[in-house]
Amino acid sequence: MSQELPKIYNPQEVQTAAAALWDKGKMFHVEHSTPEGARPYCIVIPPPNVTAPLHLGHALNNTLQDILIRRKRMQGFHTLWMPGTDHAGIATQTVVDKRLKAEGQPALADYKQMEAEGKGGREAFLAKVQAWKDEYEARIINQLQMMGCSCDWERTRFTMDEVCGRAVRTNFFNLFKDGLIYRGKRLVNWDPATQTVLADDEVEHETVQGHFWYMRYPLEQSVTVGGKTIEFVTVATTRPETMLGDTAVAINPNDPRAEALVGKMVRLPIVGRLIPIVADDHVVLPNPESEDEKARFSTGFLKVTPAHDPNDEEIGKRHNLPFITVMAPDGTISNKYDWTDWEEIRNPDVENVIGMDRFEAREAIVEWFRQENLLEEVRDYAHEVGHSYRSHVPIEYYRTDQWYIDVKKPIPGKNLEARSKKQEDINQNLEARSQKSEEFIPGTDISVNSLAGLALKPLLDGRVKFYPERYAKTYENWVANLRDWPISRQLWWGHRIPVWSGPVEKLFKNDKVKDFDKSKVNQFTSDTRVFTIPIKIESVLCAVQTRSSNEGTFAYVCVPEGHEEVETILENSGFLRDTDVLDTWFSSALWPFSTMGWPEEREELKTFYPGNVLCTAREIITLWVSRMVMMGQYCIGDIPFSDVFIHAMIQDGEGRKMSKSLGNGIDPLDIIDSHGADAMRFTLASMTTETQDVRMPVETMTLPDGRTANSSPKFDLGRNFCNKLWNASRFALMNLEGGADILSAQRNTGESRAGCPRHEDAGRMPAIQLEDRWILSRLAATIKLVDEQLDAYRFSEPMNTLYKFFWNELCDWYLELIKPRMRDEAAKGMAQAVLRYVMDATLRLMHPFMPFITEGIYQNLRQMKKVSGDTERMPELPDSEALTIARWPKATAAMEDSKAEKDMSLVQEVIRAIRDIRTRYQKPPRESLEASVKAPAQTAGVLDAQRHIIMDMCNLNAFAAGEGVTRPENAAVTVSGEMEICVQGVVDTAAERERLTKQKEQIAGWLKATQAKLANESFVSRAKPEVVQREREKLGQLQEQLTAVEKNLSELG
RNA sequence: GGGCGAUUAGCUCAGUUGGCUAGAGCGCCUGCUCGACAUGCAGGAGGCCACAGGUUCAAGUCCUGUAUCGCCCA
Repeated sequence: MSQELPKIYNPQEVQTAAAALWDKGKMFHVEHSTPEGARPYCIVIPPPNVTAPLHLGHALNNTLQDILIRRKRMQGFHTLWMPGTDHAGIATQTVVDKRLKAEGQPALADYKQMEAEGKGGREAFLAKVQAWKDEYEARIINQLQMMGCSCDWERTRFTMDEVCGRAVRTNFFNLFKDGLIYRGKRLVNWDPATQTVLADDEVEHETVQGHFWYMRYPLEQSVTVGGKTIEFVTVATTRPETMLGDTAVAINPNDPRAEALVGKMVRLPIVGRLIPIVADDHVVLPNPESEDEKARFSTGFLKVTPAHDPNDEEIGKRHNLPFITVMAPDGTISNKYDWTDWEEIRNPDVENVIGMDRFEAREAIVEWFRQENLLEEVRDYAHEVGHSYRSHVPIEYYRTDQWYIDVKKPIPGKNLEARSKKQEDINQNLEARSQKSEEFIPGTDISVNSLAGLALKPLLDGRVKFYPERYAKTYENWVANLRDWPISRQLWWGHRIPVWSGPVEKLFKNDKVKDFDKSKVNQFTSDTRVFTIPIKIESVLCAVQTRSSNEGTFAYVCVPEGHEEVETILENSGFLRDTDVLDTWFSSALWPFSTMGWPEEREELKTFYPGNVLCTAREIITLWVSRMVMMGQYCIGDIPFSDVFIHAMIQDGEGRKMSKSLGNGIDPLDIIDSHGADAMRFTLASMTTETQDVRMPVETMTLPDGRTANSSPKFDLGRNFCNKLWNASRFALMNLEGGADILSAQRNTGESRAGCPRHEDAGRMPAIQLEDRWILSRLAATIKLVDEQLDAYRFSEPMNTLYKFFWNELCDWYLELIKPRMRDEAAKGMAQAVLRYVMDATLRLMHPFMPFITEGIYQNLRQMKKVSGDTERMPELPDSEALTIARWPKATAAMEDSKAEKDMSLVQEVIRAIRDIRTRYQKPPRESLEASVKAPAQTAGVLDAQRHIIMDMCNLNAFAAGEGVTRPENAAVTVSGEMEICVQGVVDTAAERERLTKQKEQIAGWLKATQAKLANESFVSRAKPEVVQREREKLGQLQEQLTAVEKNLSELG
């Protein structure tokens, strides 16, 4: 193998080679059980949706996880990063439907038609989605690998695969059996575009510029209030089309008109329905002067549409009003869904709007009111409207039957562990439930033993910690205000609900059904709650809930996983399986353990559950984090992770979300093509501070293959760093034993540098030098910092630490300082030993952040002969076949050397001062100069010992340091600390005077401030003693400096 | 309406529990092609820390209020 690195850093080559090495050695794979002495460390990936390829936010998310994982692996933990993808029900179904439409192929609507005709449309459509999933899953896994993610690929899961499916079905059954799942008819958030229910947190609130329409509803009989005759009441609404379903008009009981009007009837326009005026506190009293916008816009009368508005639903319940649904699931006006009085009221006007889309109907109805002179006013009104987070259309409030999880009900049976182990005896279960837990979490209405309680308690106990801490509040607030969670979705892509329903009599009559306690059958008409009844079908324990209606009592039978024979029995007796699927989050909630085979008690589950950290974005805290904690506790009896790290959201340069529609998204693969994966990771990690948004200015770039794509100048930071790392490593490799020693071959032929220490005995290791001790000490400090910072999930800080150490210390100083030694065969031994050691340790420290390039370099470095220069200062770093499984470096006390750091900073100060003077007086770098330093004996001694360095770094032909050094004629001088640094042969007196005067003023300013501070009695008495002491020392130094500057100034004449 | 956050150099951002003269990268200015690197080297300029009060010996940092912007929740 050639030891010289290619001159040009080629990320693609390095990435391919490193990935092949890791893959060949299966280095990311771990066995189920933990080896002796190792502790497990586990992260479960937030599964990306198979809807689309990964974007930059994913790149950030997964880079951070990989950093954590790779470091722990190097630290010797038994480390698992579990990968996988999420089926993302509504999102994926929508996207596939769109693609089919765009391609002119039969789309969802056509398949629904097929299904209705009994032609297997559901299966045919699901095949299309499955094909999409296969394609995108492969793309996503590939993207993760391209980014360098060190997941255990053999364990890759999918939320709808067999293993995860078993977990979903088991959990559904358990919840159902425990009476925590029920069927209820409620007003839900309805997405008319995708035609499914949405949970509260799937609804996005957006401000919409809309209107308030003021519509007159004539009174059946006019009323006189305070001498005025009232013929009609005026209601204001933002959604006029819902008036078709109005079943009352409400007025606040404190309204002066209430007494005369409550109980009177109104003739609803268009529809002709006779509806009452009711008194309800919810109605806002009108007040044109009010601060409250609602009062300003209010007429005092509120139209009440119980079936289409959540507030009206409450009013409807309070006043026992009819619920009239006037829309179809697609948002068109329809008389086919619970329009209960249709036959009584039907007339040409109302028939006219049937079939119209809701927005079309809105216009038609407003126009009707205008024609009839019943439209009093239209006012502009900006208000928040809920939109579907998938289809982005405004949601409707719609009354449907859905499955819910009861999140606040105390869970029967306290022994949560038992639940996951085997099916309990349900009778015992019922008994346990009757002993209701009265224990509430303080300050809430949440039972400790409810699902919400299970989610909240670990946070309050400190078992779950958020980083940054402030996000705990988001979580807490959300859980505390949690409402029952609707889990059914009117979709096809997802886990189909394992419930079969049919008339309860059919169960009674079926001789395969045993142990059915008929007395528990529910007479309720809106919910299936009350009792979950255990039954046996062919000796398989099932659970039944029932609900009554006009048409009789229906039974809902939940069948546990793995009993198709029972499903067949039910279907043969006329029971139908629920056509809906479960909310995606229902399966995502189980992800931390469904991936590990739960409910099976697998070895991996024992080893890796609970995991250590969840790494995600803040929009997911409510949707997902809380539900994982909830279900982890419910199913296994333990939290799924102890730490939650929430990272920033990436926005474009203007602070907008990156999105396809804005065209401001950045594709991680484009960045990997243009800058390399390591550069991308470096930039992303260095942007990760505790802030909640990061901005990334987007620019168009041309890729190597000629395509144009979005990029950001921010990635140049990472690319430049990689380039620097590559080239510094080239330098190191060229100069190490066994390397292509080009420098010494050419240079070591004759001249020896002035002042460079010679080492007579070539056979022995030359003595360690100041710069060696210094860089090792700096390395120790760097290791300590990186460890501290990463332990606290502060990702940008170690990047900064490593950047500074590597570029500003190792490259800018150490490499430059050892160049002369490398040209000297006799002197180079120690420099080589130290250089190799520091490079090795640095690569290890950088590896979690930039895995490919460090691995590529390490594979070359490990070919270099190892020399033990100083075993105390350089504790062994064992060789490894790959950096990815190499040991993480440790800082030892012997590496630390504060004397070396102090001395080195003196040397650096002198070098900087001389360079500064050289530049100011425009002396070209080639021109050799003479310099001297006046300093106290000890300092001068240090400088004198390092004169070879100073002369080399500043291109000097003479250098002297001492107590008695005087400023030579025509010398420029800089006062720095206790040193006066002179460079000779600089003649511009005027410029020198100007410069010194400026310095004098500056020092005088600082001096004055310091004096003022120390003159302040309360500062001296109240500030911490060490602070005061520091100020005193500073005062002395400044005084000396001022004297020195003044003296030099006066000497200029 | 409630909550969270942001506001620091031309741009993008650091700045831990208050404590030396507020930092970095990019950009800008000056000079450098000597065998690691011009994706580089050496040096430099550039800041009323959004605004107004307060606490303190001491405030970019803590408190109150205002303004602008963003996000989350109802």
